[in-house]
Amino acid sequence: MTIIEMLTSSLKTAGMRLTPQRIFICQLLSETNAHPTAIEIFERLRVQYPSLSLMTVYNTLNTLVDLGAINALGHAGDDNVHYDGNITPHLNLACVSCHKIADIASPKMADLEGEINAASGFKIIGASMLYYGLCPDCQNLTVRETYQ
Amino acid sequence: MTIIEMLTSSLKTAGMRLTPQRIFICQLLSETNAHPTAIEIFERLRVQYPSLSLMTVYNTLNTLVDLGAINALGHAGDDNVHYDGNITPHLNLACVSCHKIADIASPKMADLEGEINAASGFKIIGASMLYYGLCPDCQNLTVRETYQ
DNA sequence: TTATTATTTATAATTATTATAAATTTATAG
DNA sequence: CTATAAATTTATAATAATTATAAATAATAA
Repeated sequence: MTIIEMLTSSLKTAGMRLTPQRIFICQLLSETNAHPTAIEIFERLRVQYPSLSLMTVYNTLNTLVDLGAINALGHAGDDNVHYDGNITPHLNLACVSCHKIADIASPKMADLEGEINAASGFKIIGASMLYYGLCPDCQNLTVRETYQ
Repeated sequence: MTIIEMLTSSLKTAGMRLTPQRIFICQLLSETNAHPTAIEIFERLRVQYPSLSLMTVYNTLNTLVDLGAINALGHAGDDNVHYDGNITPHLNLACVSCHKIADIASPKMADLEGEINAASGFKIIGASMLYYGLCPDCQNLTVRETYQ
């Protein structure tokens, strides 16, 4: 099952209608790995769909988060909530300087989830794993700026 | 070194003054494991320190986050940023029903951090590891509510 | 078709956070 | 010990993300 199928089917399963707006939003979430904010999603989609309202974007994102189909990552140093359409076990790496977020796959995380379940009694719905630091590019910038 | 010593010394090292307000905030962060929001910190401290302003709380928290001395966790299902005075490798478990956040120690996380460093080239400053799901209490509630 | 329901949209309201500048406190120099 | 300078806190206003509400629209069902 592809990511977009997973997103749309989770909406359908929850008894919601597959409107064009919702499909566009799911599509964008499934295609990007840029971890956009609600407003970024709105700005990008309004080009193809000018009548789209920001409220619909928020509603759809909130619904998908509640259903556990996407993740709401925390602030990446820029005070905005970033959304991640990829809920397979992976780690997010946010750069505190340029605010980009990169992914790395982590097979170890699946192990972690089982352990947590056993240790805490929590029924895990999802995870938002955000490491933050300086990406390679910004480390170079900082060094240059500091020592030149 | 205790947590409060770590917090206050990181402020001092950064060249900042240890004002009573900042000490109170560090103290609260070091004593609680409830992952409070900025406003919760403000509400609790203004009882002992009525002239305290919310602005000072935000300034101090932002500074501590920038210094990497505390973590700003993402939203725990309630659209508020929660702060964590404990930056040792551990996992945060947020309940999407009652919004409490529990900790579990995880020795495996230290391994993870080394791996990430090697794989990505990121210089890791900190991590915000937030699993979310239903805590044991809320699982029971849900079952009871559904089937009674 | 007609009635009903869900959804979207537009608008206004809310609220967390930040910006700014005056007032206060703290450190420092004389 | 005072006077000056710098940092910090506070109060106030501004910003901006998010939510609430209700009218307009679209989709479903009888």
